[in-house]
Amino acid sequence: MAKSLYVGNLPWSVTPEELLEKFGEFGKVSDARILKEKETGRAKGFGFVEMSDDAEAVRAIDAMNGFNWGGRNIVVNEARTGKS
DNA sequence: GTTGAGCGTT
Repeated sequence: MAKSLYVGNLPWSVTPEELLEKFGEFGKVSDARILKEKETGRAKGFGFVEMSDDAEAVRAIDAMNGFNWGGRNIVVNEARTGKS
């Protein structure tokens, strides 16, 4: 099954492709996106990663939550949209 | 040339 991951406290310079690549090391990533300001186009500093496998998703969360990325301690969690 | 808690767009 797939699970949505919330990723926050990201540096401004991080890109969706970096998220995909980073989480891709821990499992299969179906999609990765960074939320950005619609008005300015700047990164909001947080995003979402959709992983094809729940176990790998949890594995990535455990591995990446609190991980120091670009000098910032990022936050990784299961997204709220995952509520049944 | 900036900012910093949070849960999204097709």
